[in-house]
Amino acid sequence: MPYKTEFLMLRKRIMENDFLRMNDRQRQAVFHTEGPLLILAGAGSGKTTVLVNRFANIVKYGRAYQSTRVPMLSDDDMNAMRAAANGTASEQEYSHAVSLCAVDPVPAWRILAITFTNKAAGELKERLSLMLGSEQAREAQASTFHSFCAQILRRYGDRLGYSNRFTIYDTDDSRRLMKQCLQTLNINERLLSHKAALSEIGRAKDNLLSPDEYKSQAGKDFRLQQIAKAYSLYQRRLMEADAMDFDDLLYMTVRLFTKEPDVLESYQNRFRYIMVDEYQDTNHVQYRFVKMLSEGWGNLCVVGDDDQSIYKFRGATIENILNFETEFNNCRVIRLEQNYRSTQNILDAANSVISKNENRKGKVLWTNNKKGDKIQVNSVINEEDEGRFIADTIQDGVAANRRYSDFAVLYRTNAQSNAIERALVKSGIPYRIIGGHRFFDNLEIRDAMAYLRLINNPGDNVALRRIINQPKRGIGEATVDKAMRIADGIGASLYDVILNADNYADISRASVKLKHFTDMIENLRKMNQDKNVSLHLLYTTMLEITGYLAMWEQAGESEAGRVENLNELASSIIDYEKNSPEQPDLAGFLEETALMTDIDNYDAGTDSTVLMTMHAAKGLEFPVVFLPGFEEGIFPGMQTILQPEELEEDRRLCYVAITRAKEKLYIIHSQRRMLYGTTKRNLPSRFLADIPQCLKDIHDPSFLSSGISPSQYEGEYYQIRYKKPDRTSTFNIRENAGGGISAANFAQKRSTSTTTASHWKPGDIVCHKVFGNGKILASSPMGNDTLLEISFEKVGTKKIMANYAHLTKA
DNA sequence: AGCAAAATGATTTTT
DNA sequence: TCATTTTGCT
Repeated sequence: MPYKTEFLMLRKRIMENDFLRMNDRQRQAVFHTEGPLLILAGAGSGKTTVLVNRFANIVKYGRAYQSTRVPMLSDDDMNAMRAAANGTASEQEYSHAVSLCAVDPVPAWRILAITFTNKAAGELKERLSLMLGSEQAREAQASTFHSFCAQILRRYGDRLGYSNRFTIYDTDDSRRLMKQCLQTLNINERLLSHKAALSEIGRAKDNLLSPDEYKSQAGKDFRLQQIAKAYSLYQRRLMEADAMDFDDLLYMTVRLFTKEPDVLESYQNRFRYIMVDEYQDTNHVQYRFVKMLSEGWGNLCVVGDDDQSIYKFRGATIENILNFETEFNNCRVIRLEQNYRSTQNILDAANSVISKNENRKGKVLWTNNKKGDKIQVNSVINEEDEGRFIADTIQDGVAANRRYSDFAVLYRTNAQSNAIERALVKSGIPYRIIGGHRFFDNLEIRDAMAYLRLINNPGDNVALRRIINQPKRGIGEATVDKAMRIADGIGASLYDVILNADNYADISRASVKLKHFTDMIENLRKMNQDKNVSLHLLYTTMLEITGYLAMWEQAGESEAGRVENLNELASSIIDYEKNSPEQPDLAGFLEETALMTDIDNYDAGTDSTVLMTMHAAKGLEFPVVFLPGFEEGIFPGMQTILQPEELEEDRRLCYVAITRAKEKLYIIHSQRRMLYGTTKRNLPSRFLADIPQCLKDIHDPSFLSSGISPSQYEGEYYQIRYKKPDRTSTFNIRENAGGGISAANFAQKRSTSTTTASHWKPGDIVCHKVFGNGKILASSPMGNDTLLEISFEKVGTKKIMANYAHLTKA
């Protein structure tokens, strides 16, 4: 045999031996390193294992498996190869053989692995460090979309007009800011809720539309025009506050890449291989981001499962994964369909449910595991009965040698947890609820964080407004609103305005109080500059001198938890100081917490049953799973029943839920259920009917769950049941009685105010509420508004936005 | 400015 | 039903 052929053969054998624990398909995915690759990884098919091994393969062997390149070889070399292939090599020989095999191996820092959660990124790093050693793993760029983008923007954000210490606004901050914007714009929340505005703006950012682009797309549609105005103001205020919201992190990064090709190029060059986890959950910007980055080397590997796409409501588009093959030429597709988790019966049930969906790639899971028990379907009388059934079953299981932690209860909505919790408490079953509200969402923690954010970035208006009167300092909303208007007028931050409150007639009445507040903050800011002051000292001092801690301490026994939480935050600051890889500072701490969630610290260690939503359970597995609330109107939910696309999403969610179970699955539906104060009677879920009879073991005193044909779920029966007019009509009455401005009225109001704005001309003498009389020197249109330069009699020349200054002709 | 009473409106939520 | 937000009043 010519040595070249033998070498190639030996190389394959050595590499394959190195990844023996995987099945054929998994190994194909590991070795296919060049070009675009789509891995369709079914539930429980060892996706993370593949990702980690693929990473290791690239570091160790590079593109060797797909290459026919052969190095110059001596006899000693060939002997080492043979020994390595036969498993008889010494350690030295083996590593020599590996180095002969490798073709362009790549250091870990040239590989990018993107996940959605910190938890997934952490897991990946952990498993990489087991495989490659901690040094290599530390270098690896394994991060979430958001943290990776934040990293890029901290470096190059100045090119978009942000500082390198910009603040990251979370959803709550965004909501507050949007509310303020709508108020400024005089947009009634009834006509455009802050929620609707934000979700529309989120969609705009997802489509890479700037406020101006959005505006020109809006055309004459009144509502869209309102949204365009809100978008442009919202974005302006974010920029003035040196802040970005979650969507901005991606949107701005893609804009940066477009605007500054050298930046894009440097990242393209760096990352020779890119892997994206949970690709079915990506949205449009994320797709663009990944596509741009991968255009350098073209080595993009995405892993996902179209059947587990359950985050459409957050902007995920299943099309990204469905169209991957057509978007990326010469794409290789590998399906991982062998499941290592569940029994055959559970998989069959999952397969039969998901097969009812139209919009999917198609995949059939199989397993070598045994058939196992049938799916147990239980009908109960009400939610109390449901809880009792779960509790009893867990106790029976524990009596038969199961652990509490073997059981999980997965529900559709958080509201369902109450009844179950009560039952578990009654039976003395230890349990934990995952999700719900997070530590960092607690009011007192958010307040404390707002103080820290303000110290870090005094331009952070949202933080400032949050705590300026917390504890009560006699600074009311009216004062803050006035100050905000002044700030808008002169293009300064709210903080700057109250810092010089004396200078503004409108708020001078409160100037002593405001001065007291800013003095406090200024002192804290000085402390923060001082390198000898540790972060936790800054924090505890802040709690002291602001009186924030004292406020809760005086609030009595019922608020003791808040004081505890504030102390807990101190320990997490100390934790950060201990573990921070760099010099710990305030900005670093805020960065870390902004992108952190504490669903991350679910540990399977303690022996308690877990309760969580089906969404939160994605990626987890449990020996025994309960799925309560399998009823029409709950799951699928009322809103989804009439929308085919939504229904498909709920069906995918059902698939995710079923495939969490390893051994035993209980599905429960209740005849009656108390929801939002009224008792409803719901039919069993159509998803139950999707599971073939032969897989079900039905425990049902009545006839209801024993196989209803899908046709019975459509039509009038439901119209009557769910569209009963009581609530709807009262809602209408309420709205009419509410005294809101009619759409026509509202339109008129707006248009008059905007037209007057443009009427101001240089030379006009005007009166400003704050600054008094003055003469307009110049006027220039800016966005939707007009920038006026006015020479005031009392305060000199100021630049003012016409729409926000309440000017009158003098 | 600050409080109590009344109204409102409710999936899911990786960042 | 229940938590949050707006309102109406002092």
